[in-house]
Amino acid sequence: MKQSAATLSQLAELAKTKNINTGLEKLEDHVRIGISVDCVIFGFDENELKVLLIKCDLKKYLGMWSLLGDLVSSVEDVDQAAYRILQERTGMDDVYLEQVRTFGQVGRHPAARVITIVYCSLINVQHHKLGISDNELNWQKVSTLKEMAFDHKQILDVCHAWLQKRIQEHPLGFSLLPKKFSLRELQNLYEAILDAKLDRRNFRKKFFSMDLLIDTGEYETNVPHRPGKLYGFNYDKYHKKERKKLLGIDF
Amino acid sequence: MKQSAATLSQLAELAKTKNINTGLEKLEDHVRIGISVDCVIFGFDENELKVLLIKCDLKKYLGMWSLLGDLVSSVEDVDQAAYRILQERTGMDDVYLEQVRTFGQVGRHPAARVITIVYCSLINVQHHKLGISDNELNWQKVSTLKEMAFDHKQILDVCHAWLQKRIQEHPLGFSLLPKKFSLRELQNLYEAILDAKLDRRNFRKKFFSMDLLIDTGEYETNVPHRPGKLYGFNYDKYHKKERKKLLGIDF
DNA sequence: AAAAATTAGTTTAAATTTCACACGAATTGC
DNA sequence: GCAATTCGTGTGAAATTTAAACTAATTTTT
Repeated sequence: MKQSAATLSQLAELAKTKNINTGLEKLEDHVRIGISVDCVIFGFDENELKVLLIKCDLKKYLGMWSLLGDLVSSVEDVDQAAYRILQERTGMDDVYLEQVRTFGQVGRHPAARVITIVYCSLINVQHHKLGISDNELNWQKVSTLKEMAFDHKQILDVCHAWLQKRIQEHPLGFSLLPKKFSLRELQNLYEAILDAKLDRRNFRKKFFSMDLLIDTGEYETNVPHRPGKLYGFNYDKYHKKERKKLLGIDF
Repeated sequence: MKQSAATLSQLAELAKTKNINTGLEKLEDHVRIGISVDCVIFGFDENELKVLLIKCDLKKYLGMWSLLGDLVSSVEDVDQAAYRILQERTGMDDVYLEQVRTFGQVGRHPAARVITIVYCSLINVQHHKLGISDNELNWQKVSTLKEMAFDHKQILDVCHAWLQKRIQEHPLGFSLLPKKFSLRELQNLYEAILDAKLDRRNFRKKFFSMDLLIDTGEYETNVPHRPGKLYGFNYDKYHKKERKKLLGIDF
């Protein structure tokens, strides 16, 4: 499971040494491209946006943080490969996952030509803690990450920007929170992702007017101040709501 | 140049019969994935949104319309491959091109496992006419296209939706128009892409307020009505304009 | 038990943006 | 010169966004 990087190196060396000869130039050439999937798995903890990473064991990037990825098998859909990685690494099912972009520069992997298809996932960190615990896996703060293996920092930046935009158009944020959450938590989440302060009253009004929150009747406990109401997210209502928006030409 | 589909079939058959044996299960498996790039090239002509297509010569989809694509070579960036296809097919340089999504379902190509990375391009149809003329190549109306080869209709739909959204956030439309254009033409373009009527005065106000149009001082000629002013697009200004927009949470 | 600190939650007013809408001017074709 | 067509412009109503002041609930401190 943790082999993906190693396998990739093997793959590259093998391809070089064996020099697979098929008699068909194009095939030989073509065959040397590896396809992988990388997952940028976001979480939200301690009021910070985090991303699930693993230490790289490839010499060149030894010890640096790397996204979770693997090669795509010839008999699995790319979407499925992404989902497989997500499940293997988090032990979680039924999570948000969406393709973001493919990175295909020639030199991006030092050992072989590898094109990678990148997915973003948003998960609830608490649920993950109950799942598999692998001490190579780690949640890292997005805001302070500097260097990463391969082109993974660039990929992370693209995904973060993607998330910032996406979360303002679709209520994805709920995937990052517990089933029941206070409005304060929701706002903290938005502020962490967008890296900006939002007005509490307007934020509140906005979300109530969307009518996607379910009042659970419960309240926060063990908070050193007036407890806020806990809400759930109305997935049904959201899915039924067609996107009727139109025509806001808006550069 | 037109060989891509045929080569792909050959590739598949060869891979099956030769059963390349490397001694490494994963490599053997992996080797069977082909990588292609497909370009959805949009144009605007006769007040209709069009897309540049080619007749498919693969048995299964014989005569059906297909996007322009080719295999990615192991020594070229994916972005470069897309650009190469665009140049080979249109003879044009310096055109708008952007990656949209990767399609990686197992059964999407009948002859082999092929993952395709899809790009959108917007070009000026007039310029293209002056370039290469290939009578297999054809501009087709996006609005009336029904069936296409492979999963290309699905891909086109995704790209059309992508364009509709993108054009409301960024002034891409100008790539589809001549260097000098009237506001009427610009509005017709938006209406064609969005498939909606827009208010002329508000449209006009919107674009002037963005301050991205250059008044050329020239006017339309040979129109059977009062001629409109011709404008150019201020690319410099657009590129300098950072996207300062923020915080319109807006599902 | 009273005071201080902290956050929840509500209402209102101002500023801005969006949207619908009508009429005189320029040109061509007849 | 008259009909047909499109160009070009301004205004007010409605909706949305933004900013802001106050009360309420709870915990901690004194």
